Amino acid sequence: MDSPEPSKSPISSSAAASTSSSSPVQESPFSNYISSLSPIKHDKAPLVTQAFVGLNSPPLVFTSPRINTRRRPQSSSVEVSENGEGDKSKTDGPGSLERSVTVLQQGLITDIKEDDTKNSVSVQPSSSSGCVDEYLADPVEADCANSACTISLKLKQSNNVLQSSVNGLPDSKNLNFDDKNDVGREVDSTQLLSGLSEKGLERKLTFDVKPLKIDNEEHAGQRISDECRKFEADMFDLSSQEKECKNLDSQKVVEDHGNGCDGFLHLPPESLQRVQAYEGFAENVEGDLDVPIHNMTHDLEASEHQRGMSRRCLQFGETQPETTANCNSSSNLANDMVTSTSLATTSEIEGLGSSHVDLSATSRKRQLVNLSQLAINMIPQCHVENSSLTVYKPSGVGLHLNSIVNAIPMGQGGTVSMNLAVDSLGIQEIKSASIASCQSMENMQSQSDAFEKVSAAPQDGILEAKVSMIAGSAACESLHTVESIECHTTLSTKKKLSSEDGDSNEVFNHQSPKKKRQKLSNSTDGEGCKRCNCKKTKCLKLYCDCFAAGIYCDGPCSCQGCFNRPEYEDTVLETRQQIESRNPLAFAPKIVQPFTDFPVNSREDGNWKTPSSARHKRGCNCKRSKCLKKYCECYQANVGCSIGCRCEGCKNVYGKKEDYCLTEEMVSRGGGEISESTVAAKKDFLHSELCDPHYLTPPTPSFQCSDHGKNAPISRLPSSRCLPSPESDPTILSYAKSPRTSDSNDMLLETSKEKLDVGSYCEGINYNNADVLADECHHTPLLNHSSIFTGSSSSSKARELTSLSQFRLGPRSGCISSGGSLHWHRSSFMPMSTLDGTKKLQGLNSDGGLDDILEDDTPELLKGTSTPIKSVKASSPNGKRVSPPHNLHQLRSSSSGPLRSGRKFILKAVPSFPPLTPCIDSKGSSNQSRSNFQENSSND
DNA sequence: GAGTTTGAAACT
DNA sequence: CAGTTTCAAACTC
Repeated sequence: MDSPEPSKSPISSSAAASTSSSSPVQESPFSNYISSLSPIKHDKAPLVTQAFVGLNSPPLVFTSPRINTRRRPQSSSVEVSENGEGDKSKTDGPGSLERSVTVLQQGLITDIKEDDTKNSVSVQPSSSSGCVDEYLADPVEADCANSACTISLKLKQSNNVLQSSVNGLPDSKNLNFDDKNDVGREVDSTQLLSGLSEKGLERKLTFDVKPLKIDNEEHAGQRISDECRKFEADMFDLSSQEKECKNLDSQKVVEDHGNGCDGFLHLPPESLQRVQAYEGFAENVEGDLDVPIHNMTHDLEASEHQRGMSRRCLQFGETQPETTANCNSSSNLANDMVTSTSLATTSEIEGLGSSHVDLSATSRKRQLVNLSQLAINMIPQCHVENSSLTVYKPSGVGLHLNSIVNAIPMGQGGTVSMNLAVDSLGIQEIKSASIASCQSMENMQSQSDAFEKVSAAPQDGILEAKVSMIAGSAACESLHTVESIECHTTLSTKKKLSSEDGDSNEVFNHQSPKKKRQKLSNSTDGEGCKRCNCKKTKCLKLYCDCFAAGIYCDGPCSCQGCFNRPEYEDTVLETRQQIESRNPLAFAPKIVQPFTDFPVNSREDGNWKTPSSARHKRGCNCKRSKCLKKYCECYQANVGCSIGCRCEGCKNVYGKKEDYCLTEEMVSRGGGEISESTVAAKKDFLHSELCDPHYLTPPTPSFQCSDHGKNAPISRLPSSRCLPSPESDPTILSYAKSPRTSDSNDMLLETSKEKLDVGSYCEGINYNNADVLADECHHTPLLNHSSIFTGSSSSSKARELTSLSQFRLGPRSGCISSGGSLHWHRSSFMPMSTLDGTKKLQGLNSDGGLDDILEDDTPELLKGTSTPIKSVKASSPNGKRVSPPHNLHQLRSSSSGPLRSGRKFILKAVPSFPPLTPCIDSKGSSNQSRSNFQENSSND
């Protein structure tokens, strides 16, 4: 593991095993392209892009990426070899390109035929495994290219506009569209379908060649742009088109390099659906949420099962998709190449600036698209004929949400996810997906899996709404999230930037660590990308942030002897598997869901960000930094310390452990086990405030939103979090305690992530409330989920799980439990996006606040939870201060199953709890207590 | 830029 | 499981 063999990947030689190696490759004009090809670089730079597809899902993450055996063994190996040289060949001249093209075409044609036939039939040819793998493989980077391909295919299948192309309008829209989407492959497929092989071939050639040409020339870009434009005019909005175009271009490039044929061929059947969805999504993003969304949702739902399968494969997914397309042998490299190439091509093209229409401009759109895709992927596939088998590629953002999340402003991502989740379970999944996009794809995958069971077929309307929500949110808010996504897809953008100078990777690598750090910090802050500086671990251990985040090292990294590169995918996967075998949660997001974007809650200074409900999975162990420096993982993640933390003298600005514990204690006590006067008082207080009959309902986002600024200090209050505080939730604890398999853990993590996402989302706003809500929410629905988690776990793991489960439970429970959950998401989401949270907060703060929240989207459950949350928050702050943290733990342990309900009830009951804690004291009323709470926290 | 500090990860 | 070592990031000078 530690010393992966550079020789593994054929590419490796070219790619240069170590970081240094990258430079040589880059030198050639293709070097950039190649470098771009490597998903890793891109990913990192862009944030998400590099993320290992599977990484996010802790459990699945390393699942060995499966190559799609089902199709084309041929291309991959050839492609790979070609790829290495392909770039050069491309640069060298059209001749080489033509060769590659022809080869690709051949492969494509054959493949396409099959695919096409399948597609035409509308039956998804892609078998579960193969298809899934493919989709999975695509995850992030692949998403762009693959998405395009898939999209085109889907379009064909869908009979929609695309059909026209099939019918005999190869060139016009269809062809153009295909070209754009899939670049060469799709076109081929379409041609095959339509019987226009020649034209298609030509186009393919043109497209395929383009990438190459693009490198050398701008003409290709122009062509593409032209086609894209046409396509846009015909089919979709510019944004969607542009995205597609980019994707197509990238794909083309990829194909050229690595015989993208396989990838294309594989993708088609399902891809078409996706394409539709994608398109629809894109449209939605722009403002229209239409039919396509429904399809997508259905497809997504249908694919969920597959997804579960695929996720694992995906984990490193980025490569997988391509690999699936490609043959197994060199598939990995080829995949990487393809993905990277696609990205690179896009970037390059953009850098050329000429051709691609608005690639840069489209980046956002793309991001949105990616998000949408992710969401789609996330969406359970309920229906669908087409999608029956279709596996949605996991958006593949391999990056762990943690890294991404951190980087991405929580609010944005969170909002998006929230929106998705709002509608229904299916929606929830979507949310999770969206969230995942923000956080990590893995989470989303896990969520989707978890939700598969639930997989209530999302209503079309709901789905649409979700989609629209997502799109809108993404567009409006989640630029950052989009950016993160872009990182995957639009490495090109970064590359563009970098390309200008040369290879960004090299540049970054050469940069001094400090500079890099600064950049990284900047990037992380803004984008979430991380760069490492590993010297001894070869970036194959968790010491490496990149590796830990599930992303490949890229340009910004200054690591030495890095094996965390696409070229060494196998090694990376193996290493990951090993690590996961030891700790299934090793790659799980460390942070459940931090919301950083919330309006800065400045306590006093205003510097404080609102403490997100998110918490560190394992907690920190700080002893000297007092959790006030980045040494502290909690602090670094902008999340408050929690019970899981073993820190000493915690002064975490985002939330002190003590506060958290107190809040949890409050909750747990409320649960009934711990019947302390304080708890009772709190419960009463909560009760009075919330008045909610529905504790179950997750905390309404509104609360969170509203409270953010103020709550930030409160953030600690775990209760308020979406996540049910582990302590508070006996169920959670039980789960954690209960033995669980690694898989279960993963599942939990994923689910928790989802929940967390949701919760965090809420939390971001009002973590405090969120916690409470989560607890409540979890009580009902969560329990079921928890059962899933059942498994043995070490204490530490259990802790993590519990924490995770808590987070998840909160949101999820809401979702699962009923529409309410969805509503909850929705509400939460809405506030986030709209910033209505402040209003809600106000309302919450005020007695009427609860009502407002309830009025929001939150359905019954939500309302109930929301209110409790409020109360909780108010109480929690007080409670925190009042009760020592250690008590909380005890309470947790003490509290048992009944706690859930108990908590909720307790919370309700606790109206104004007597001033157990000084915080509470300041203001007797719940509202006051809230405000006080915040203030108190600030005081802390 | 070099060196120190810090805490997580890995190892025993 | 606990203690120690290793590691890389964060921080300081």
